Order: sequence, then C-alpha cells, then structure tokens
Amino acid sequence: MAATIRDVARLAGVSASTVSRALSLPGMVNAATRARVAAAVEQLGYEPNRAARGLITGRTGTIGLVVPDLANPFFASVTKGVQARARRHDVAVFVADTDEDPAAEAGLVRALSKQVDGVILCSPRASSDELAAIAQDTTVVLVNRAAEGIPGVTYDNEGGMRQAVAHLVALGHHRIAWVGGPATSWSTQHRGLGLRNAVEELRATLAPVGNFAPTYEGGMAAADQVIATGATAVVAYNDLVAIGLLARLHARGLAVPGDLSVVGVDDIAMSSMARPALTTVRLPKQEAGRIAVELLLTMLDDPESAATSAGTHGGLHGELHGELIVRDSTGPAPHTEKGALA
Amino acid sequence: MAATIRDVARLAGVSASTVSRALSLPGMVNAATRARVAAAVEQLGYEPNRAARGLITGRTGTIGLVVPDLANPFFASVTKGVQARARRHDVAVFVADTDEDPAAEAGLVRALSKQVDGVILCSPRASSDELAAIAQDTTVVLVNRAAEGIPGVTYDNEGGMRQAVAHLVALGHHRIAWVGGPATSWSTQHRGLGLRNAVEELRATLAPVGNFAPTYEGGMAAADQVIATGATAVVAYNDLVAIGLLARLHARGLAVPGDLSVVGVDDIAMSSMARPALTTVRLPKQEAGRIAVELLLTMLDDPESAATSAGTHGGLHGELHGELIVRDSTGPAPHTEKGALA
DNA sequence: GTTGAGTTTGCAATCGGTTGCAGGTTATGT
DNA sequence: ACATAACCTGCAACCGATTGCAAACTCAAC
Repeated sequence: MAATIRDVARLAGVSASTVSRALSLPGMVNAATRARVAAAVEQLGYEPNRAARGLITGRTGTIGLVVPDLANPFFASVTKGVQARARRHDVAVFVADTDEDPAAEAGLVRALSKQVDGVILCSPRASSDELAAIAQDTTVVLVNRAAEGIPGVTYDNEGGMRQAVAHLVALGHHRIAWVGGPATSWSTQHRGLGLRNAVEELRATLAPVGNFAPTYEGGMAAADQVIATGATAVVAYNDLVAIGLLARLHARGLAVPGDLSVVGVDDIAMSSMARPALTTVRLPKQEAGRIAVELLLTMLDDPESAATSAGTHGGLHGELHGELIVRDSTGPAPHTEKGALA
Repeated sequence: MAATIRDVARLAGVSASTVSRALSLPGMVNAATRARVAAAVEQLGYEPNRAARGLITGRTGTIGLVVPDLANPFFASVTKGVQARARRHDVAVFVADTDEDPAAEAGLVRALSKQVDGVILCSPRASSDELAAIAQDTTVVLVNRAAEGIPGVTYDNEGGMRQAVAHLVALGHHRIAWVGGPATSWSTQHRGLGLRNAVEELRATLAPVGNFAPTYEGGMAAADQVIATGATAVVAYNDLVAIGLLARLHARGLAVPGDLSVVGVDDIAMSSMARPALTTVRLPKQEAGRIAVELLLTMLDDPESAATSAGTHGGLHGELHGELIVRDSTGPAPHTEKGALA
C-alpha cells in the first residue's frame, strides 16, 4: 500500500502534524526537522492522499468539464486546453459528454458538482434560467456563452464576422448568404447579429437561409437554399457546415470559389484539408479552455473579489478574438450581377 | 452546505450506521426504517460524499484515461466511449492528454494512479518494460496494444488488412503500396504483418514505403514515394495519412481512384467528407473504449479471477474486428501493367 | 535566576463516511 | 414460559489527512 503521513512521521521521528506542516507551511517548522521530514518523504515516495485532504479542506482539487460532443473537433480542442492548463495547477479534470442532449446537461452537472470544486460548461444548451439555477449552488464558468452574473469566456463573434464580410466585400461580393446553426444557440445569434451589422456598414446585403444542424449534414442540407438566394458568397455557422456546403455545391456542379465563395468559422484541422482549403475565422479553442480554467480557479481561490471584479455583467469574463484565415474557398465575385448560376 | 449522513440520520431518527446500511446493504435493515431513511434522503437531497467513502473503502470510484492526443478524432472517439460507459457504472473519468510525448506518459500515469482505482492507457508509446513496471503497482488496461500479462483491447489488424487487400485484388490491383505509421507503433507492426500475409495469400505484391507520422502531413510526405513504387493501390496507416495522400496525389495530378486507389484505416468522420470519399477499414472506436472500461472494472471487482481468466497472454483481453467501408477512393486498377503514371 | 516573548512541536478533534462487534428485540420451537 | 436463533440497530473505531490549541523548549533581557 501507499505510505501514509504517519509512516513518514514515524520514519522522521516526529508527529503527523509536523509532517503535514513541513509540507504545506514550511515556515512553521524548524529547518532541521524539515530536512528529516523531506528525507523520509523521499525515501517512502510519500504523496498525500487527496481524498483525505479534501475531506477536511473542502477542496477536492478537481474540476469538471461538460461538453456536448467530444467527437466534435471544436470541443476536443477546448478539452485539450482545459486539461493542459489544469494539469499545470495540479488540478484533475473530470470530463463528461452530454451527447448533445440538453436534458442530460443539468443532471450531469448536478452529479458532477458533488465531486468537484467547480464546473466548466462548454457551449451549454441549457436555458438561461437553468444556468442561473445551476450557478446557484456550484461554481460555474461558461465557455462560448455569456449569461448574466456567471463568469465565462466568449468569442468576439461580431468582430469575426466583420472580418469575414470585409474580406468578401473586398473581393467584390455584395450579396452574402448566411447559414445559421441551431436557433437557440448563443453563437448563432451573435454571429447573425455581427453579420447584419457588418453588411450594413459595408454596404452589402445579407441573405439568411435559416437554421441548420451544426454538422456536415447541416451544410449539405443548406446548400441548395444558399444557391437559390443568388448570393455570390456564403458564411457558414462553422467549418463543419461549410465543408458540408462544399460537398453539396460540388455535387451540384458549382465551382468554389469560381461561382461561390465559402467562409467557415472555427478553423478545425479538417478545414485546411478540405478541397478547396477553407477560408475561415479561426477561433483560439485551446486558449478558451485555458482561460476558463484560470477563471474558475480564480473564483475558487477568492470568491468574493471574483464576484465583484470588473468585466461584462459585473463578473469575471474573458473575450477572445477570431482571426480570418484566407485559403482557397474564397475568391473574386463572378462578374454576373444576379448570382452564382451565371 | 450539502447534507451529510448524520443529517439524514437525525431526520430519520436512526444512527448514521443505519443510514449507511440502508443505502448500501438494504437487506440488512428493516423495511419500515429503510423507508424512513429513504424519505429523509429524498427530502435532504442527500448524496454520499465519494471522497469520504473512498477513504475507508479504498475505492475512489474514479478511473483515469491517458491518450496521446485528444485532438486526434480517433482518440476523441475512444474517450467518448470510455466516458459514456463509465458513467453507466457511476464511475467518473479523469482524462489526461500526453501531447504525444512518450516521456510524459509514465509520469502522468504515476500521478494519476494515486487518485484513481485504475487506468486505461490508450495507444501507449511506452516500452514494454515501462508498461510492465506501471502495471506492477496500478491496475491497467491497454487499448490498441497487447503486452504480456496486461489486459487490453486490440483490433484484429491482420483481418482488417486482409479485407482491404482482398477488395483491392478483386479490383484488379496486383502491386499494393503500404505507408506505415511510427515504426515503434504496435499497430504499424501488426498492420504491416497482416498486409504481408494477405498479399502472399492473394498473390499480390507489397511495396512498403517506410514509416511516417500518423498525420495528414505524414500522408503528404509519403505520396511521392508511393507514386514512385509504381503501385496501383496504396494502403495507409490510418485515415489522416490517407487524406494527406489524397491531397498530394491531387496536387501531383493523379486521379483517385483512376490512377491510384487509396485505402485508409479507422473511419474517422473526416473520411466520408474527403473528396473522393475514402474507402477505409472502420474500427469500432467507441466500442474499444467501452470494452476497456468493462475490463478495468472487472479487474477491480475481482482481481484474482480476472488475472487468471482465459484470454491471450493469460489475462483478460478483448479483440475487435474492423469492417471494410467501400467509398469512392478505390476502383478498378488502370489497364497499364507497370504503374499509375500511364 | 526569572520572566516573557517567540519558536517548535504534539495532542486531539474533525471532515463524512463504513463496518466489526455487541446488545436489544422479536420470532420460533418445545 | 423459556431457551435459542434470527434479525435489527447503535456504539465506536477507523480511513488519511489538517488545524486550533496548548505545552515545551529556546533564548534574551532584566
């Protein structure tokens, strides 16, 4: 069995309390005894039992991460970031995948919350009210969504969309289609908003074609409606949707970017492998995970100050910026005024 | 604060021990008291503290999962499977990503092992000796690798490769190139072996082009060497490599499958989105994760019998079979005898 | 040689559960 | 009515740490 604090104490000829202090409050113990304890720790390969410590300190040294779908590269990246940063802080991460089921979300968080110090909710599907309820009795950080009174890290969707539109307008596009994700999604709403602002400002027009699943299939489903709008460019909710569009457009015999330019959002690995390689707004995914961890740990270490510190909605908040990555799926607008089907 | 067992005891008018038994050994307590306890539990929303329980039972109810790279869709899927199955058993999962660093692996496992009941090692990079050392003081299950005396779940690489070769031979291919992954990888070795056996049996010839990184870039790097072999078909270590091949072959002006047929392994989501859609040997990834969990929990519940039970290498073992998924990247061999560059 | 302050250390309680053992109750058999 | 067994339940110890409190010790100053 693993060595306990008492084993160390016996070997060092001191009491368990002294060992405990030698490790956590070195200033409180004599240098000589501290050395003896250190030697005993070394010899026994002692490592404090976290569960036992957690019992008395009330801190488990563990955080939870809830994502809708690990198989989605976007969430896999966020998870990677969370996990890496947590390790630096010597904190372990419980990962739970809701399988895109909003109903499962709340229950999962509740179950998790008993075992962890706090929870990172990635792109929560839950309603604002549900979120507020959850945040009531658990320390929560949101990723990819803002909610009154709950800290979180979000992307500057407006800015990202503006970059995309500016790029397209510079290429001569005037009519831009928009394939939204799930209607209830916070990102969809904000990307749509950013798009509307940007086209107005840059004297273009927007042709929204509705809401689709944030998947390859969603993109395939949207493609024909995009064509029907007569737009010469399309912005997709995310890269998976954009790649689905690419596939269906190809099947319909449209050239990208010859007939239609396509822009995605996220910059997942797949995007640079697509044919043509996808122009997209790159979001720093791992960075979002890292910041979420920092936010959460800050709240845990210092709940009062964290709650009152500056930031959107009067709480801690991080905002990340997207970066337009221009690849081969965008090009000059075709000469015909009326649309892609010249 | 959360309710404790004593709160429940007080409310139900019994002792803490009775509450404990009512919950874990219902048969030992009177039906009437059991009902009172249940009511109190319900009313207080009581949930036993896992850390406290673990302290005395020695079981944490947590398992660890170590993967080389969460951003790789293959490992993301395995993780998803592990996580889902663990939840069913009411077991939490610590996820750790080594970032493809073999050196970090052992240390990570060691750190993890203090906090969990057992560890699932996915595609370990460590040497057999290191694995043996780790398995010495931790309950370990391997995924994607077999090692003497350590339980694990592997794929029938030989069978999968045989299916791929049979498919290609039926299409008229005689000379088949093979792009291996990392030389030290267990999968590379076994896939190469399966390939050699299959070509021999089916009267074709194999042209190995060496070892490459198991990535898109690896595939790009291998492509020109593949062309130089004069083979009319190529089997890639995995789908990422195959998609890299596709990209470079396209750039070189070769048609797939017109000039060269391409087969991958894994069947990640990206494969059906590739152009042309990739023919591949589908490996049940989530299933591997699920089985790994079952194996691990079996070992934990019953260490002696598990160790001696039947299976390869005298331990528990699961073997999964691949399934050939034919898409658009394979077709009849070109008529010219000598190669793809006709 | 005392006193007092400052430094080190140990005792014992505590966190929230589980479990061996003993005591109390009730049912069963005669 | 009494012995015996079967069944429930509570007491108390324990898991492995942390921490308030008090005792012990050191040292300097008076």
